Amino acid sequence: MGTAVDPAGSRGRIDKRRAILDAAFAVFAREGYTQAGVDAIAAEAGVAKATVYNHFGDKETLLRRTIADLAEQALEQNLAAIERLGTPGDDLRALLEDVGLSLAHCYCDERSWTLRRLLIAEFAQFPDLLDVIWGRVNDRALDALADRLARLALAGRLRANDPVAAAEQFSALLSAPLDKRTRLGTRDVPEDEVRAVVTAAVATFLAAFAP
Amino acid sequence: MGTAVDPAGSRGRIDKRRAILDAAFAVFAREGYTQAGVDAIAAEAGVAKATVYNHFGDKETLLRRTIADLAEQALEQNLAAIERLGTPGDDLRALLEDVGLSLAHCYCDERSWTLRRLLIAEFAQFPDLLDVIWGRVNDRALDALADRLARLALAGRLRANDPVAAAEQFSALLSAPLDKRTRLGTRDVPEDEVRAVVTAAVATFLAAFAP
Amino acid sequence: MGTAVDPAGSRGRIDKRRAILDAAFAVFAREGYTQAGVDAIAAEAGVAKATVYNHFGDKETLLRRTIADLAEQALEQNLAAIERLGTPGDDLRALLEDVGLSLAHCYCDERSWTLRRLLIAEFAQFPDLLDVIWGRVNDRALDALADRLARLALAGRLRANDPVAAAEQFSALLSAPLDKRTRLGTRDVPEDEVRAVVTAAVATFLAAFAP
Amino acid sequence: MGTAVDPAGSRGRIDKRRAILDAAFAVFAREGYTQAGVDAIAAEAGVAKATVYNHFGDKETLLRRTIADLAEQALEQNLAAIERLGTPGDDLRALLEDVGLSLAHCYCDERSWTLRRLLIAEFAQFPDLLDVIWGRVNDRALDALADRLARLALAGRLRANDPVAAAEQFSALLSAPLDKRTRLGTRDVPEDEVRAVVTAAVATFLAAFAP
DNA sequence: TATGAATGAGCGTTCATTCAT
DNA sequence: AATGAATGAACGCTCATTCAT
Repeated sequence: MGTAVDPAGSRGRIDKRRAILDAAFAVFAREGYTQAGVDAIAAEAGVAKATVYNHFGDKETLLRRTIADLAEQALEQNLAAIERLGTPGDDLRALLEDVGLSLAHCYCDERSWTLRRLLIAEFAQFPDLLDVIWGRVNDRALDALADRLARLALAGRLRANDPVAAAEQFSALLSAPLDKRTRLGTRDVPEDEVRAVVTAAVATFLAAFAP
Repeated sequence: MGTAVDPAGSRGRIDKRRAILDAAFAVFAREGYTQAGVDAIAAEAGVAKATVYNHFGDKETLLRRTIADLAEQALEQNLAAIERLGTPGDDLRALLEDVGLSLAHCYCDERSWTLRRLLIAEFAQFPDLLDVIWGRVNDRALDALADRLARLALAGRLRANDPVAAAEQFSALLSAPLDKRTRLGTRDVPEDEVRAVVTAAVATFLAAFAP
Repeated sequence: MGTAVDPAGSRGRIDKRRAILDAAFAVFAREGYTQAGVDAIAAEAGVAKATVYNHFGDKETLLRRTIADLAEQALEQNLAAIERLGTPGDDLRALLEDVGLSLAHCYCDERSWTLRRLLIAEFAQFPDLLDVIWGRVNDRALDALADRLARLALAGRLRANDPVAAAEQFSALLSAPLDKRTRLGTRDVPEDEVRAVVTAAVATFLAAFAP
Repeated sequence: MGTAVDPAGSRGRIDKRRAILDAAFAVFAREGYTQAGVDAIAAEAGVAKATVYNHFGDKETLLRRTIADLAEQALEQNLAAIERLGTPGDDLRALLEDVGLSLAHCYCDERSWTLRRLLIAEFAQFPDLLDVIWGRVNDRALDALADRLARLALAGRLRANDPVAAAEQFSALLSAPLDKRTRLGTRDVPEDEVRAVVTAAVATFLAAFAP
């Protein structure tokens, strides 16, 4: 039974759906939700405007699916980076810097910035997005980080009575300086600078939480 | 007798301008720039739509003036708080916590959040806003903070070879946790919690930079 | 039977386009270009305002297409009348009167007057209309007339060394008196009066150009 | 009693009124009535917009006064030219050519063209203008011309049983070719060409009406 | 009288959405 | 399932006109 059957059959549908989601991401990222026209999204996806409506019903739903898409990917990447804290070697500083660098890259990713921009710009119109998305991504990633830090504390590698607060500060020392350095995601920052931010963040973090 | 003259003359102009700016702030904050209608702004200001255009020319200019207004106030408040670092007493920790609390209040202020929201939401459409506003506010406040920290270092009260980095981290330890706690400014945070964030921030900061 | 198929399919587009053009003619004629509202045109055509924009893009384009439409029809009618000068019989005066009467009717036609009114009223705003339309219609009709007169001269039926000048004067003797009689197209002129103008024009023309 | 009194007194009022009328002519000529803004007229006149309303009440009245102004001047010039037919010398052709040239210049005058453009463009909105102005100018000028031609006929210098028709045709042979040559007043025509038109008009006229 | 400010009605245009094919 | 055409509700902006000084 050859898998090559179905030339442009139900595969084409899925491809169109994917194309629309990608186009929506691109256009929303470029122009923002309100400014983006469904026309433009359809054009970028290479389909008719009505097809967008056949697949997603209305513009708001399209935004929600796009954001959910972005959030899922962002969470996945964050969790993958944080997980590595579960297998610490001898050099804790090096490990924290390694994980910190990964998190910094997650944070600076274009999709990650688009996600935050869309959320911040539109939560006045769709307040539930904040709870659903921010809760499912930021909070869960922070939770995972706190979990790992708690284990390290138990193992005597850190001195953190409040692992949630520690996670919060670790994250803060990474994200806020990157906000400034990337001018809210509008320009690329050379890798050296990212590394410097990470090194400084880990240094301060360890000064406060090393046993 | 005497002061009651000019019950609406020549003050009326200024008052209307002020009313429009305030209304613009309110409506932009509530609905975002693109979604906000000039109709709604005029209504909220209690003037005719055309009056808005007489004063500001077009919607974009109104946004720019509104943002400039917010930025000016935000900068002023931040600088006032930071200035207090110039007269340190014996208890550095207490001083840092005091200033940190003021900065936290600045950061949590509704106008401050609106400013950031508008910038983040609209910089795709008006890229220069980032440089003009973000540069004039965030960077200058950070500079002022770095200046004060440098003096403290010279006075032997801190150990900060790189005062800019120290300022960046002090600010990061305040703002990022508040982002999370206020859910991007969408809910009030009890004063205790703010204090806790400040205390933790100062603790970590001093752990890293106390001499 | 069989022709009743497609009661609104693919003809509907063309019909709507036609309806909009006709409505535009009517409203432009009634109110002039600037005064005419696209609302009114859409209403007169029985379509939504946006449909007008789907078909013509903007109001200016709608004016241009309307004018081009009128010009094409006017040129066609004029050329048809002039062509008859190519097959002269014995009675040249009768032929000239016949053709002159046709030209007079062309000139007095409502669409013809609207065309001139729109051109004269709007060429300040759209200067190219004069060249494009006036050139393609008036000049070509005058050329055709001059051609015919030249042939008649060659055949010895007229004495016209300068057929262009002769055509110009023939046309002048028709149009200018009709301008006055119809008060610039604002009132109908009884057929007798038109005939009188034509007779007088031909008389003067022949007095000057009969061999 | 010195006339030099009243420095900028009631004299200034009159000057402002004149300035507004001149500005109205200029702006109406340039942009047409509907398109012209009262703002623009006030600016061109160097007065405040409200001053225009103080003097003329509304835009329509301003148009009427402007048109009446133009019409009066046009009539005066036409009558002055026609009057010269009252004192014919020996050479009738030369006299007709001389008067014809004057009339041609009247016809080609910028103010004359503006008058016709405004009338043609706006008579749909203000139908009475046609009767009031066209009647008072064109008809009276044509009447005066017919009068002179009638006298010439009585004196045996012309053969015109119907002087009105003769006047109509004389005028037609001048105006219609000039319409074409000046492209409806949009370009200057060299004096030679005007003379050629006049010469040809007089030639045809005399061919038809010389005794 | 002359003005600067304010206004309300209206206009050209866009856009999310629906319908018939 | 996919499309092209059509729609109605807004929206940003303008303009003739009025009012208070």
